[in-house]
Amino acid sequence: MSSKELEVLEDFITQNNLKITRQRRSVLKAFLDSEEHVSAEELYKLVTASEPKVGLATVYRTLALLIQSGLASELDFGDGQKRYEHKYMHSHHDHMICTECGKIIEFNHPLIEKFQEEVAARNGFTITSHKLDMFGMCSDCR
Amino acid sequence: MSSKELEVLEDFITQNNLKITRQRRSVLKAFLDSEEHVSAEELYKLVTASEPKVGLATVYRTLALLIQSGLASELDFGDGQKRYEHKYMHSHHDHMICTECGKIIEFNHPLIEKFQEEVAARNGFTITSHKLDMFGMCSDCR
DNA sequence: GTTGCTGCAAAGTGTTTGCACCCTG
DNA sequence: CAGGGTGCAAACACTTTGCAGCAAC
Repeated sequence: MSSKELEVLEDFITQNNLKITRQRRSVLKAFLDSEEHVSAEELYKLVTASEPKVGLATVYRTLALLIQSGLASELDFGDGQKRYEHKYMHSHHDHMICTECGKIIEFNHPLIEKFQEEVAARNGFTITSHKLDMFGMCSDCR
Repeated sequence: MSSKELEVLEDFITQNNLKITRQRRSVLKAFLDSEEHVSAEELYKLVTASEPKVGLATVYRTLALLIQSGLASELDFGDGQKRYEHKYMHSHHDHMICTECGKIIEFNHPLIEKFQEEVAARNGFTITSHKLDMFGMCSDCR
């Protein structure tokens, strides 16, 4: 493993006087190998599959690091647990969540973004981030 | 108090063999008097201001009833607690959340909705609900 | 050898549930 | 007076934190 992402993480770590450890590499690796939109628990299972002694707390702590270093971002679909998605080299998009099978389709519609800016401007509001989630049924479940 | 909402709640209650109690009326009243987007804790404080003995559990249980009866809907801005908004006679809208002062501006843009449908259709996805939250700074905080 | 990192368990947060008593219909 | 409703406290699910030992630099 010698990905671009590992470099980003190592840069962030060294720039902040932190340390590169086996656990951090493991969590990053599992995160990169994972589906988009993993939960902490899922990631924990993935990590412990190859590194049984890693604790759940370390997964959470490393996820925080990934978020700070810009490699991951936090999602909340309102189901009681946070999810994490790849952010590096992965541009902004929104989500369609199938409430039947859990499948998540990502999409981006430039005009929707444009009209968002427009509404915001009309209200004197400056957008720093947004999220659009659509819930429903995917083609397989209909 | 003899609002339309009370009627809706009483209809729902009687149609389901449930009972109208002083606590339920209190929670509904506090909910109707509250700001949009109350959290359970906030609502609990409002209720106990006039009815000190009401428990937090009752607030949660009554909120569930309000949701089932169509008077309230649940929101999640990803800050770790759920919020509840008035739904009766209050049509669909999205939110701009000021991350500085917490102010919430509601808006609705028909074209955004239209393009959402369009993207969904293009992916064979049937939308049952959606939410669009924009985070940033309101005019007062800029 | 410092200083930060880890695993573990304990503490926290927001929400839900079990239970004995209470009250509505 | 029967059955649901309530307050209280305990249980929950997810996440964070304190601490003593451990490992990276």
